[in-house]
Amino acid sequence: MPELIEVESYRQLAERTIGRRIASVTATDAWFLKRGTTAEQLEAELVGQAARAARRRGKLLLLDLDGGTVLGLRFGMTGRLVVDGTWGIDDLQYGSTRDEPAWDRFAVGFIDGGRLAIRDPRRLGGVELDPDETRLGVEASTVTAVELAAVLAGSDAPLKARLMDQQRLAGLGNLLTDESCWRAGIDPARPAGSLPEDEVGRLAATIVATVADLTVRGGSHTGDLQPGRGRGGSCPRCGSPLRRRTVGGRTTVSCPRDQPER
DNA sequence: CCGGATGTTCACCT
DNA sequence: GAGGTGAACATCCG
Repeated sequence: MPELIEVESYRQLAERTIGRRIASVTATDAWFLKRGTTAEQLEAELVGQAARAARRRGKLLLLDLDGGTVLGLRFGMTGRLVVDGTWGIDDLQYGSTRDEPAWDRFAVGFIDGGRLAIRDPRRLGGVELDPDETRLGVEASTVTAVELAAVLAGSDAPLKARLMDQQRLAGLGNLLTDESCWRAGIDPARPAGSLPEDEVGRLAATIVATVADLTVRGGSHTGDLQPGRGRGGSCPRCGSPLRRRTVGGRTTVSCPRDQPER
């Protein structure tokens, strides 16, 4: 998916739907409806309404409807937002090269004839009414040193696990986390709570800068580390062979020389 | 054929 | 309670 960068692009795309009245809801895939949300509820809460705002929190896209209901959209790894036939960032590395309308797992039609849909081959995303936004932590794209210190404090978990814990820090996924740790020169496997203040500050600034940079470049997959993610890659900075291992349950790429274990 | 891939949730261990 | 692991979802790619 979509990490924060891609969802922000989806949010901007979703702004095109603001003020347009919803005429119909297609929610035939029960698997895609999360946390007790039903097709009947979606029908009842959405039809006749129009979005007043399109917001984003971490990787969650939120449409505030004028009746007060909030529609939450998630994209998993492979979901894409389609509005009136147009994509947001259109370059998902694992998105299929094919494009099957059958992969539309959820859609709303507007009275003007337009349409908003989530097209998701693997069905990893989902839809939820009035999602609990308190389940998401501080926004990664603007995280401060003080905020990050609170996220990491007192934890023995690997740094990477904490950075990807959406309840504490919202928005980073596997690629952005590896890229940020690499740019900051910090080993993602170090215990989160063990980082001294100067490294926490450097990491916070690096995360913000990395998100901004990769946004300009065009997505989470445009990092400097990306070409080396496969086996046999080398560090773009020092040329050392990159290390590939599992940290925090995800495949993790780092430079043993530039990101020392301690 | 097999493994792994920008994610989340849940059950089940330690 | 805190972490860790594996499953589930379904498709593509090497």
